[in-house]
Amino acid sequence: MTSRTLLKIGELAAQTNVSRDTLRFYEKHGLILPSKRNNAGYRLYCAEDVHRISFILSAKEVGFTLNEIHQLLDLEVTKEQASCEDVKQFVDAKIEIVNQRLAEIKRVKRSLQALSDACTGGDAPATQCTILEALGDQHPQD
Amino acid sequence: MTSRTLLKIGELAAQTNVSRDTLRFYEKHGLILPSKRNNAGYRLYCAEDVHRISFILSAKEVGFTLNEIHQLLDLEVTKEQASCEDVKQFVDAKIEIVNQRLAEIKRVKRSLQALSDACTGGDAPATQCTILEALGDQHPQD
DNA sequence: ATAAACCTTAGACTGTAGTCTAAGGTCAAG
DNA sequence: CTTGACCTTAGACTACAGTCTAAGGTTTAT
Repeated sequence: MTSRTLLKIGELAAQTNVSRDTLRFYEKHGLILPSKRNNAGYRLYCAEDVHRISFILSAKEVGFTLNEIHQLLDLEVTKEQASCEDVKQFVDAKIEIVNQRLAEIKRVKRSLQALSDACTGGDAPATQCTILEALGDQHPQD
Repeated sequence: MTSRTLLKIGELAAQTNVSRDTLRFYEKHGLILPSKRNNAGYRLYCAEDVHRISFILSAKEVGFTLNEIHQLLDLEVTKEQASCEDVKQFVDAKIEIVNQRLAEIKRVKRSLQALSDACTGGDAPATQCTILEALGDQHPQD
């Protein structure tokens, strides 16, 4: 066993829960590159690629586009090559976005929660079961 | 002034920062319906529609599709008509999704933060400026 | 009364993120 | 030595969420 656990595309797909097609699609868009190919041309991925895909999925849920994720992942290329200031600025801007997203998601969660709470009564027909009304109690400072 | 501040589409667009086209698009998909039309066929919106659009935008940022948002907004239709249990179950399921999204976004934020912190040094060429390495310190319990 | 700024519709077009198909090569098991 | 499960490519197709265009009607200001 000379190759320490290189994964074929189907195996990486199984471990990350994305389709083979999607992995090829990500490759086409520069998000991931298999470590090597075997003689038959099969893609061979290393174990860390599982984390790479996992990061892509997380970042996607945050609302970053594949293009933005590409940039984030590409920061590793800049490594040892330029001062870190550019990287830091870029990343800090992304953190800003994440913080905004976080605030927004909390806002929606609170209004969903208010709606759910208003419904706690059980089988009584609630008089004000709407998100907008729940939200109304809830966005005093715009 | 008989109509208490009814908004034409361009006015609603200006107040909510979405385009007229998008407002018509949302209408076509059942997300919003103008209170009435004037003689010329112009859409006339009421003041609360600003909040409706604002909710749609928030929910979109959370990652809900327009279809899901439609369902959330439609919960008001169910009002006074059935026991609130169905509504509550539906909303609680959405809250579950929001919580997951929240966890995911925090995870990404932590790794971006770790990356930014690693870059704090200034102009020194950082030795490990990659998200994946930052993430590596960071997802011990998968 | 006419120009600019607004509104209407239907339908074509765009970008993002896949997903599927066709036509074929590879590998392990029986 | 063939069957089935895997892999390859290129390219067509899809869903979602707009965005834009064309052709025309309305309103407001001069």
